[in-house]
Amino acid sequence: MKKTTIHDIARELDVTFSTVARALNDHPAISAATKAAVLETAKRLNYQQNKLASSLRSGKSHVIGIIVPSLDTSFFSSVVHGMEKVLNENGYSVLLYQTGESIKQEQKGLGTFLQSRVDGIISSVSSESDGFEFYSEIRKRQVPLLFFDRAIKELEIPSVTINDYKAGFEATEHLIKQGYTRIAHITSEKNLTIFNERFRGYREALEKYGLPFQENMVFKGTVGLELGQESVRRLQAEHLPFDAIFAAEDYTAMGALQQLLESGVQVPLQVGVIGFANEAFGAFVTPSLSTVDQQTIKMGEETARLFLKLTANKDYYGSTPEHIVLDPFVVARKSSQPQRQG
Amino acid sequence: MKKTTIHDIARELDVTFSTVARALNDHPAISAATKAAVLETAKRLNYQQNKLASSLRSGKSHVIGIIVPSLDTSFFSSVVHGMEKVLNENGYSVLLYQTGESIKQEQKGLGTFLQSRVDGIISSVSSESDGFEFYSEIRKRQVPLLFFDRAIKELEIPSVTINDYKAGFEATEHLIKQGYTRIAHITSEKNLTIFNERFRGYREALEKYGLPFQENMVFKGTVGLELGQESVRRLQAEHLPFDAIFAAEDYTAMGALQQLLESGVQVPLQVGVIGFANEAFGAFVTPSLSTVDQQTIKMGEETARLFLKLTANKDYYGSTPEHIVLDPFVVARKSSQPQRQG
DNA sequence: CTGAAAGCGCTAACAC
DNA sequence: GTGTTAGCGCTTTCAG
Repeated sequence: MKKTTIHDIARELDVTFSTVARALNDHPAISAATKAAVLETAKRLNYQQNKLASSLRSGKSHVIGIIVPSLDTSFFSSVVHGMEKVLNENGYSVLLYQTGESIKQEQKGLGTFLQSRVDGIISSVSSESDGFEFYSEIRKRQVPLLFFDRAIKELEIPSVTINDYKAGFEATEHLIKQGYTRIAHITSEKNLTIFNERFRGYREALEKYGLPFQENMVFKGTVGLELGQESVRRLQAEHLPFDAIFAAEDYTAMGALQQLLESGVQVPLQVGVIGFANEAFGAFVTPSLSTVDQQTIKMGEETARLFLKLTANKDYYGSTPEHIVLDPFVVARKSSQPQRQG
Repeated sequence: MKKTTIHDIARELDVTFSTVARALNDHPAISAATKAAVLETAKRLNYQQNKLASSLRSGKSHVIGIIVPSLDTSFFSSVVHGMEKVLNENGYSVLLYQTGESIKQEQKGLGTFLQSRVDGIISSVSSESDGFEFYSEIRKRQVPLLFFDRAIKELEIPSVTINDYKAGFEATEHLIKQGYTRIAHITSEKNLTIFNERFRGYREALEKYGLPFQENMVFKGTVGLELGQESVRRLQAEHLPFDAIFAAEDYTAMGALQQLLESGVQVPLQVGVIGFANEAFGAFVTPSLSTVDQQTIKMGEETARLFLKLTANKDYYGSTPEHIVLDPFVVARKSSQPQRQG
């Protein structure tokens, strides 16, 4: 069964294919009668426009490429959820690419997007130390590019991020206001701005409230359950006095919480814990885990909307790039509020 | 900056563009020397093949469309994660479409995929009562189609699902073997095979062990925390004797668990609870939540691999459709094991 | 081993 | 209001 084209419709109606094309695109200079006839025939013949041909000719694909480290993370899948929804509502399709935090994959993905002639690229970079040239290449080709969550500051590219500094500051401040004074921090060993900024917020909050910052109260590694557990074990083994933990990621906080409870430490009475990301489990564990919400779906929607807004004017790279910074907020639950526990 | 094409490369090297095309595609009948020259020039001119043109001409887009209800669900995002990974490794790009469980969206997505001339469609249907014709349309057009998790049995389409019947049976059997005898079931009101099958497993397990099935021990609604809470409240209000709950979804189980604990019921001592899906939070709550694992990533990978295998032979719809049924397994944690709690 | 030529299905400028 | 024409950038026979 051969696919039907505008030529088939034209033949049926004894008009030229360009008339059909116009009718299908609701061109003003086509009589209502022909339009109706064309539409009817198109439906009857099960016509489906060939977007490849249309895109090739017009230079617009109505596809936008999204690059994320991994969908197996509630943060990114949630953001992509928000983006796809908004983009879809506005007539765009989404090409998806996961990098697995690998620069190689990231470059491959960008290459594929370029070849597919996407109308734009929305990306959360894998690492910020490397891979500059590839993104500047995108820019040179005038393909609209937008960063979300993780941006490359050195490039003049619009972005939607959250204020990780503020988030780190407020998480730490929250602990301090609850009466905790010896606060450890657990973060990623990767050189990512998001983690660096949370860390900076932590330090400055300590400073603001006159608490000493100690290098040996900071633990770095691959974020996750194990890192949290191990960090607590090290704190205990080294007999470092501490009464609170701010982990830059929820699973890490959970690992710390588990290790604390296992070793008989009372949370939040003896030690307070706060995490980061507002993963679903935090509300359900005992004691419930305080955390910082990143407004993932909103971030996805905002990102998509900014993209749509920017691509609406002609030259995407004409004006200074717009940066939207979302405000995260502390979700105070039991793990960090001793007085709420009685 | 005009995009460079094979004509540009051809001009530079004083050969015809078809020679360039062949060299780029590593055609056997091209001398090593020309190939090298072409490759070098291509790199120098920052050439990126135009896939739109290539796909239009060749009839293969190397894009496959994936339809899911929503990415804001750990189940689907995890499955998509697995699929994208495998497809990507095999040279395919992924077009993503979320339906939000709406048939309209689903049809729109399928339409877009058809227009984009995807090389195949992998879908988890929104609802099984409706929307048949659209999928048979895909089939009529000979576009490879594969269902995962939620399939339409009436259509002769390959699929990858899990054995929900067995899952429901084993979850219930697990509770029975732990000594529970009055087991309530909470499930979706939607007419989806996955839920119907879990329900059937529940009933047959009761029967096998000689326990009575009671209609009033089954609660239906929109799965989620609230449904779980409300179901327990109704059980208590109506003074129905019960000592265990099998919820067909983890958040629902969590809601039930919360309501039980809140009303002073001891879990698992007085009432046992088991959920479904192995969401991340289950391992962390107190008592930890027993559940059924669906092997999401494996499902994604298996789905992608089956697709690749099936598209490898010429006529996708030539032979009887292959159905892969994955075996789920019970993850027994504390919420369903009274003797483990002392 | 390379060239010539046709055409995938559409858009859009130019006619009348 | 509709027809004519020229491509978009590539793949793919058919020649030689």
